[in-house]
Amino acid sequence: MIECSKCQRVESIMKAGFVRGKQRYLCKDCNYFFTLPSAQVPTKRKRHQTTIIDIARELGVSNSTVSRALHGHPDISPDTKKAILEAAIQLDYQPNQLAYSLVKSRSNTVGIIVPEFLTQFFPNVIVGAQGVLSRAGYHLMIMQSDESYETEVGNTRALLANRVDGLIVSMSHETNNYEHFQAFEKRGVPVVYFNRVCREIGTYKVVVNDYQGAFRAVEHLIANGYRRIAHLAGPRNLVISQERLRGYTEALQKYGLPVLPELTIHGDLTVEKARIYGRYLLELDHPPDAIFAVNDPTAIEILLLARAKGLRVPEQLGVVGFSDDSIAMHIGNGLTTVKQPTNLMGQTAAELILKLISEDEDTYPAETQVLETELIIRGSSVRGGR
Amino acid sequence: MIECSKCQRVESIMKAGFVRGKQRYLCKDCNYFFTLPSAQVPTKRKRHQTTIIDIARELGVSNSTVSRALHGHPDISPDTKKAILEAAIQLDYQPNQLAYSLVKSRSNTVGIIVPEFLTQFFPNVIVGAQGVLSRAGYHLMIMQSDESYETEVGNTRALLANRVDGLIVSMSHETNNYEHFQAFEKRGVPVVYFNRVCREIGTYKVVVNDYQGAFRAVEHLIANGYRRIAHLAGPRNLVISQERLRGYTEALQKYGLPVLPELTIHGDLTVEKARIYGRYLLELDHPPDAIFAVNDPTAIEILLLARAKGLRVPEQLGVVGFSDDSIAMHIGNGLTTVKQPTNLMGQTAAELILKLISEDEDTYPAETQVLETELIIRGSSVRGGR
DNA sequence: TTGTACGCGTTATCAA
DNA sequence: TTGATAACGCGTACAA
Repeated sequence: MIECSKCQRVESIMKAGFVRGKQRYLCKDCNYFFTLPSAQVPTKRKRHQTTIIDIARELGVSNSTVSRALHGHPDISPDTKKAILEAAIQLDYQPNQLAYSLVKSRSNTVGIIVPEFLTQFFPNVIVGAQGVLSRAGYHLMIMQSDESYETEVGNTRALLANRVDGLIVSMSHETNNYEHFQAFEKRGVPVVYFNRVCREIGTYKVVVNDYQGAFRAVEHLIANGYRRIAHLAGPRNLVISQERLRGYTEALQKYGLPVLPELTIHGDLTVEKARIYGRYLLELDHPPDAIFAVNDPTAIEILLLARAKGLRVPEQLGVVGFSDDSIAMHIGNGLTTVKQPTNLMGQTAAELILKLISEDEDTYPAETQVLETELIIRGSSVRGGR
Repeated sequence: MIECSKCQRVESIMKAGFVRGKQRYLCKDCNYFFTLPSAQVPTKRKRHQTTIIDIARELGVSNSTVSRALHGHPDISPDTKKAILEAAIQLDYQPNQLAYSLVKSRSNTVGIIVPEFLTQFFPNVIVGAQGVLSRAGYHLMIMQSDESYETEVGNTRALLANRVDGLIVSMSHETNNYEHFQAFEKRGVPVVYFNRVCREIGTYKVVVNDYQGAFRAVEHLIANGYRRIAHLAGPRNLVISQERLRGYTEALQKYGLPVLPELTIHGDLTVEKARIYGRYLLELDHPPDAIFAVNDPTAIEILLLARAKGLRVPEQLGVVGFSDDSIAMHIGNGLTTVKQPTNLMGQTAAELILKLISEDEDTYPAETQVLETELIIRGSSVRGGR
């Protein structure tokens, strides 16, 4: 059937893999590999995307020349370059980033893992990071852990397998083990932690000044005459919870108010828990006259509970949240809250990771960038003077 | 300096590239390639991730055997398999997805392009899609076009370069040219359009019944006694705008109300435009008594404008939005709105793309999945009877 | 200025 | 059951 293109024999022909979608043959006699011209090859194995080799063949030059032309290397004659670029367009060439990454061992991609997508906070951070990265020619591979440690580990594995050049991460609230992050650093892939950071690991972090934000929020409540201020806190293992709790505590202390253990309850940042613990607080024999909540969804849940119980805000109950979600402005007479610079946080993390990627050595000094918060005062906490 | 490992000569040695980060040499005499044992190689060119070849060498087997062991191929002895798996763990082996994708010409990744990230809508869709895809072993590469045609084209190019196996997309409102999407179909990469689809292109779409949602919303306003109902519409080129407008128009017609051109204004879905056009409507000599807005942010802007002008909602002005953003429940006495099954939309799109990927041929029938909406009635549109 | 010949890490085919 | 070796698409050191 098939005859050798060199010696014309038929009996010594055997199949020998595929070349660019076409069957390749080997003549055992003359030890000659060959493929048949396309007219003779009806069996199109799989669709083939045009590669630099296709361009090279089209123009009768070598693939290195094509590669040089496409990348604007200096040593190339203007004519061949022009011809190659035209052929590339004409053949609808699209570079294969996978092959590129493989040979350069660099993917031009950074990964980001966030715990959730449903509040405004993380999407805003992502938008900030995205802008900086894409301007620098990097892509962002976004993963969400869904507040699950398991999923987070899976995410890190996927990013590692895809050879991201860097990782930006805010941990799930379940996370107590950090091996999956250390795997990156072990491989020389820089990691920037933001927002949900922990003390045990990480040389590069971007956070807001949670302590000060919380301190000012509680100070503000005190200034507005609230004296029995409760705190709906976050999970104990998160630094943001700890710092906000510290701000709450020290503000009370500064103004000589007692720090009552029964007025601090640790939730898990979900609305469901907020409802349960909020109700508990409001139904105490001696209920608080204000609540400082660890985040806005929690604070909003408190507002709804208060409304359901007929409690007047801010007269009978003051409420302050944390984050300035877009709802905060609109709910009731407005929710007082500690605004975080979300977009800036993403930008900062992205800039930091870019620096770490470009530094060949790990000589970049450890760094924790602390961004400032802003207290946004609205209707939920302002009643007359003291 | 360097002597041939075979003939011990020195003069005929030349460098011949690198093997796994180590200098490789060629002895011109005996035509023998070799590398030096690691002790003799101080120059660690670049950090090296452990590969199947490392495992193979460690155990003295071939890389094919290692590959088979790692992928649970049948033809392998339990002993070697066990040894390989242990070595893999011990050497901290992480598979290289890039190399895998290159050889399989399949990335196990689908791309998704959304116009923005700042309303809840798209993040919700993404969460839905993410769940389905990750359960099927696929990753999601998320890009946002920022409502810019330019950026959208860039996004498609990036996804194409990364050889995604499929694309899920909701178009920017600037998009009027569809070549960048056709590029996918030309390469046999399936595309599923959702939400912001267009009539000119696309065989697979997932949308909600915008027409019916709008129709019911306006019908509801009419039932509540509103007679001069305006519509703050979306960009003319988007099908969602057209369909919602059609629902608005036909509902008015059904109940014998005049369709007044001056009461329909096309915006661009931004809050800024909503404010301008909303103000215009409310300051007409003969202003509307109700406004049906193309989305929730727009509707909320109307509510705020009304509040600023001292207009009572719903008595003097009825308002209905579209989407049921999480704010809608909380603002004022609640915003009546047409709820879209966002999560389901993501799931549906993901399931569809998975089907299209697995079907070898393009034999899958064209399909537009229409999901149903639900009218959520709240305080902004209910005043006594008719 | 251009071409040759690898290597990047993996899978698949075929021979042993 | 295992081992060689081509192939995926591209960049590049070195030779020509």
